[in-house]
Amino acid sequence: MNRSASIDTPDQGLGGEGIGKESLKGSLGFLLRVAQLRSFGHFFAVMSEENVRPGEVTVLDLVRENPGIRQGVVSKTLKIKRAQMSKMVREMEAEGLIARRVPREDRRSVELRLTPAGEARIARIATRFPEIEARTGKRLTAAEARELRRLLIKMTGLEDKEGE
Amino acid sequence: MNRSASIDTPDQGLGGEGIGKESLKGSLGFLLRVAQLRSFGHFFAVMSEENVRPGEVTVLDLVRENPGIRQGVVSKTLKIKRAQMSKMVREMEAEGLIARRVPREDRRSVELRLTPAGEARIARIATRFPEIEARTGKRLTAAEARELRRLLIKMTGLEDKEGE
DNA sequence: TTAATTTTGTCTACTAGGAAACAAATACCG
DNA sequence: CGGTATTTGTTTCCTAGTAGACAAAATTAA
Repeated sequence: MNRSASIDTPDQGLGGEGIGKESLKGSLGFLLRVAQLRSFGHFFAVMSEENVRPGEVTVLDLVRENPGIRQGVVSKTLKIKRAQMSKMVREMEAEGLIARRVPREDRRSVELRLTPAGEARIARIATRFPEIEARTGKRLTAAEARELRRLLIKMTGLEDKEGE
Repeated sequence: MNRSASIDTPDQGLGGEGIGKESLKGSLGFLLRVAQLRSFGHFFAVMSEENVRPGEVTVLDLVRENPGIRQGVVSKTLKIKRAQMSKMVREMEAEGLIARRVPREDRRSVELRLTPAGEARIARIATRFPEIEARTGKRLTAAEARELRRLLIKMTGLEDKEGE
């Protein structure tokens, strides 16, 4: 096990699980992290059942809603860096879920569209979105969930500008 | 550049940045993700200035507040998996920031304490926490920030049980 | 006590994601 | 027009984090 720590006499090291005061622990940033992890946990669990990767699903969903969307716009919208998006799109193309097309009017860019297989997959998975949403907000009343959504939108400034 | 996509005629692919309707994009999960990314961005920016890694800082902060805390408790509290915590602690010990000690009464576990160097580092960095917190909540009124905190705590169930 | 189970931490892959350097195409500016 | 700057996507390398198997110690059951 390769434990190099010293073995020593006790020392009132809190035996139980109790935690003392807080500082970062009570910060908004930490709470957001915990909330996001919990929410993602639900999402991930369902996507595992469906044998798909979470990231793929968000891309499929956005491309479905916006056929021909440029790859960079997907990237900005979903807050995924271009490098990562590039990899994902390559894999999804290889899986036959997505089609890339370089438009004549701007040959740097790439337009994305779903293949029929992609359409089928996202359609199947999308039926489970409400379930995930419900699980995420299950401890809140409807009014509270609405207020939480409003505060998050305000906090992030998402109302004003779409892309960063 | 190795572009294998077909080059073809236009096709009303939305040239602008505009996005259509929403589905996952308006979900609570996505909003939480965006909010968390923004918050983490502030945290990360400051930690970069201070030349420390964000993960380390959260551990230092928690150990400072709870000297002798067991590694697994840190892990549960910060929602970091044990494997990752194991690596972080090893590195932080190598950096001389943290001391590990195996208590006699449970020789599986490891108690963590800060070294003087660790104390010094977290003390310096902690002075910047309020700044980060302020930046995270800068678009909200004080009342809204308080309400957001309340809703996140309720949503995650953090009030009841510390662990899990 | 002995045997099975659980807890605790570690190790070895593997995945997701980010940063920086790059190339190609386009936009801007003189 | 010609040259510079910007945008867009890709590639390579690196870090953070996860999953799963494992070992050792402690706990529970028989």
